[in-house]
Amino acid sequence: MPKVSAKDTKKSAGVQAAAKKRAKKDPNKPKRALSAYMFFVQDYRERIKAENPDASFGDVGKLLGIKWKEMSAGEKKPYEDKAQADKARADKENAAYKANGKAAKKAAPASDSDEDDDDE
DNA sequence: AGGTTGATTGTTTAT
DNA sequence: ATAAACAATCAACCT
Repeated sequence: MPKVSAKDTKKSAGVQAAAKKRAKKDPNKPKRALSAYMFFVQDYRERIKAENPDASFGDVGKLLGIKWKEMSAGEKKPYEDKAQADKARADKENAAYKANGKAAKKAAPASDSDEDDDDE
């Protein structure tokens, strides 16, 4: 388990909270895979709204997290499964990313490939 | 090689 | 369209 630096390399480690909307460094990342939470929300968002029709953005968000924590491993299982499924899908994108976007910046061999790309 | 850190994912509603 | 909280994750980068 990646424990927080015993010394103090940096402070807050692991808890970025709402640390998004950040500038990406890599040219074109295949957008990693979604987390089990993402799938959980996609299915629960409507339920949360159903039980909290007047819940605001922050309220619903918090409720989602609380519910998620209350979820049993069995309940999260299907969500984790989807997360893994997306992971597999992301893996494919990742392969393409490394194949044509990482270092190689040459035109991909478009002739006898089974893959089909129309743009570019 | 191991650990840390940042970037990313999707949703909500309101401005 | 974006803002932040919610939890996960993981790939890259540094020591």
